[in-house]
Amino acid sequence: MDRKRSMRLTRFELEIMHALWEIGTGSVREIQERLPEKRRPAYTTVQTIVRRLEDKNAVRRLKKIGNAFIFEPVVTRKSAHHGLINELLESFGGSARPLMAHLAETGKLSLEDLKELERMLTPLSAEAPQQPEPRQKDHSANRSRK
Amino acid sequence: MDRKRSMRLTRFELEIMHALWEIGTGSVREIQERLPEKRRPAYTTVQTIVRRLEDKNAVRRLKKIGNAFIFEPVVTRKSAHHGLINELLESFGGSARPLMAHLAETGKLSLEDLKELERMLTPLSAEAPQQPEPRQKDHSANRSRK
DNA sequence: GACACCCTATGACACTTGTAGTAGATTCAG
DNA sequence: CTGAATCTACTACAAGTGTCATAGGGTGTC
Repeated sequence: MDRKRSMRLTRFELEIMHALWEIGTGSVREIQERLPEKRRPAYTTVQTIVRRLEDKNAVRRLKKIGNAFIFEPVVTRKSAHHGLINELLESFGGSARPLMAHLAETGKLSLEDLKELERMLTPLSAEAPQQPEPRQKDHSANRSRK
Repeated sequence: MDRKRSMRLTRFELEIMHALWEIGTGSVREIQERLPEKRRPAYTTVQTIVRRLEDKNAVRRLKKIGNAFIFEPVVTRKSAHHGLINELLESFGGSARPLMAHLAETGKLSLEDLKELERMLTPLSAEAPQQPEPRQKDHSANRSRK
């Protein structure tokens, strides 16, 4: 069993993962180019982080094109996010309330959002066969399988 | 000027802060004793972290009792939490939705909570605006005619 | 086949974090 | 006053992180 248990990704590793999640699969070069221009680290810096992500089993080599490896994420964006959120919640003593309060205060949360969530939370209560929840946008666009 | 700007507290520093927030003010010894028994670090370890927190201006020496310093938090629990949340949101591309969805999915969020939030978010739509609403840029330029 | 390129594998280094030991100052019980 | 108990100041150090530089191998172009 792979002890993926509570894999901890650093800030920068997470940035790399985000880039990779966005492009689906890609080489170090492609990942680097996806990073914001301002403060874009050197190629080898990205390479190092990718290697460390490999060590952590967060990404893996999918294949080789030319002399470059193509990587693909092993951990999903979702699971990574869940890990982060749970960590955050721990800091809050496990309660989501302060978190929510913050979001509400800073305007990150709209009434619209709340309505939406309520809908998510209430299915088991009544009779209404709620329609299939418009599947949220699929970022992974098309992975150019060239 | 204190460049408190985006002060970054590590996991352990945060734990120490939590202990201090709980007791209000206290000595290193008191802080240490507030930490969960299992995995309670050595006295000097706590001391070191407190010192680093001093360096970061997250706590300060309030006074001395006997030969021990009494510390008090400088950053509030609230502001620390806000910092963490904003960091998390950044990872999410700034949107609170995935975060909320996760909370809802994992049952960390109840309908009760949502109702409460809705109440917070529903602004002064009603009649009695007696809610002090902690500083929020108030566009209504009149009043203060005192 | 010779070169210019791009990629990978390694090595490095400074800083941060978690963890704690020691030495010397202070304080309190007799 | 003396000695024991505490504290604080300093030092140490290994692991984790952010950041690269270098050396050497594979590839494509004339």
